[in-house]
Amino acid sequence: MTKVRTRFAPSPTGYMHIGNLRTALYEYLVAKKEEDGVFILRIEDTDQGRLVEGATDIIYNTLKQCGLQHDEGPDIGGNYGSYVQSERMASGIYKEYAWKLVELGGAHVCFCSEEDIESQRQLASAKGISFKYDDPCKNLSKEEIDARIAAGEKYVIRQNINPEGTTSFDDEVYGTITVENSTLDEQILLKSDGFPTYNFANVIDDHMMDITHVVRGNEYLSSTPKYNLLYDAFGWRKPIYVHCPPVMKDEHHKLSKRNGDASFQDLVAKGYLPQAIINYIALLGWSPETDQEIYTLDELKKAFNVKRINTSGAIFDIEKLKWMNGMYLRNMDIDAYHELVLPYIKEAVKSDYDTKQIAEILHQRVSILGEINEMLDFFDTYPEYSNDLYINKKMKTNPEIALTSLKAARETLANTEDWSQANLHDVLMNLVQTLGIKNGQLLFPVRIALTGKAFTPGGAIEIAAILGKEESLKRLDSSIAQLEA
RNA sequence: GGCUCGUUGGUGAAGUGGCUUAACACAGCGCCCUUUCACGGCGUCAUUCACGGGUUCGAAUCCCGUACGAGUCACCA
Repeated sequence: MTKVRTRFAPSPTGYMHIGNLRTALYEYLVAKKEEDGVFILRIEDTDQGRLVEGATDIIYNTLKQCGLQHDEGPDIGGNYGSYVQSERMASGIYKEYAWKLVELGGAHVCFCSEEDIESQRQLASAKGISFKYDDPCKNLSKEEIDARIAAGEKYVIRQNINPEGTTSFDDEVYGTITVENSTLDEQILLKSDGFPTYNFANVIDDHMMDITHVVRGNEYLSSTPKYNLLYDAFGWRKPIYVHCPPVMKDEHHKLSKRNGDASFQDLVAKGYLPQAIINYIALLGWSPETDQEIYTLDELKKAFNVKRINTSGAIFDIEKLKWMNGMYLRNMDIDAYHELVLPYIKEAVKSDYDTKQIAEILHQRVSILGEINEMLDFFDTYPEYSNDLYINKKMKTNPEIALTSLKAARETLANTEDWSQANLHDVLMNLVQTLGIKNGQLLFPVRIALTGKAFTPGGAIEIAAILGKEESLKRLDSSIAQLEA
């Protein structure tokens, strides 16, 4: 049994989008499901016009953040280098293989002009008939070809496809797919500038790198027969294909960078955790055998199975990701959580409060780190608020009750020295007893008075403990004055 | 237009001929818990699997057709 080898082959053209990341994930999982599987990173940078500065680093960083560590790649090397397509091209391998294919009868030289073919194509499409180029150069003699090339004429190398019969292949996800050879285009393999086309370079690279499983989007489903014909012409072993359904933005559109749809880094910037994103997208288009939904990468390696990849597109649902992210956040131990949210707390709260205590009140309430700033705004800025906030039917409070409760609380708290949360709890609960009212009739107004907000992370006692005695009393006084006015 | 693929609830989906009067999860709704919001708990949410035929004692599951959707048909990747 040969080792499983998969490859992630992105073009460094900007941010990493979700569909791309999911493909990388599946490629990683297919390899890592096996003990000795190898996951390779290959950079496809032959389209110089589309290159974006720094994009390669984004790819490295994203894989690192997600834990999808590759075993071979431009940055770490390996026995199948180079792992950068432009460098491979410089060595002339594609041209070499293209000519080899001509010798083997799998391709031919073509001198036809691009404009000429294009106009024929336009004509056909105007008439509404399907177009397939029937290349007259196929009949050129070897002598003529040599002479024209020697004369400096531009040429391309085109694949030869026998229009008789059918070609089929077995896809791990979609099953057996068969197409009529007559519908297959004799695609260009080597361009007139000597560069390989993507399709050709892919086949050559995958073969040279011993890729055993090709995992990619299902947009390649219909061109796969052409790839296979190439492998056959060379006499090479074909890889196992795993075509994945698309990740959709809505019913009709794929998630794409063009539409400004969220990229991995956008999500991270908003406060989603890489592990949660990975966990969520694993479930977009694949389902495990059990009901388990929360998976570590290691658990995913064990549970993953290409046979359970779906065939229809899956809509990316940010709501479910949000829930899952919240699960990850809530399941963290408090120290790790504190460390994680510290930058967000520091950003939201400049005053000198205990960040550990703030982290504690946030812990079970935050789904996305980006929400933190707004949740904590009342610490630095005591907002203007309406006395209507004191009206709460369920708590049985209103401004009148609030005024009484606040005055009593203010007096009691003024005499309280031990400002620990535990003691504040005891003191205020005793006060509830003494006053003979419901918990909410005291604590609800106090919380509003301390924060000026209808919704806050944490209740009256927790917030009072964080604010400290001086600030708490100040806010109570201000609220009492507002109620008496 | 040709070819390829797809179609289970608002979303992700389980389901591969009887255990399904369709699991689980998110969202929604309702209730409970509760010092707000959240968290947590409970309940509810497809009599029906795009539609129409057929096979079968029996179909979401097999076959055929129709509709709709997506992908692909570049000297782009």
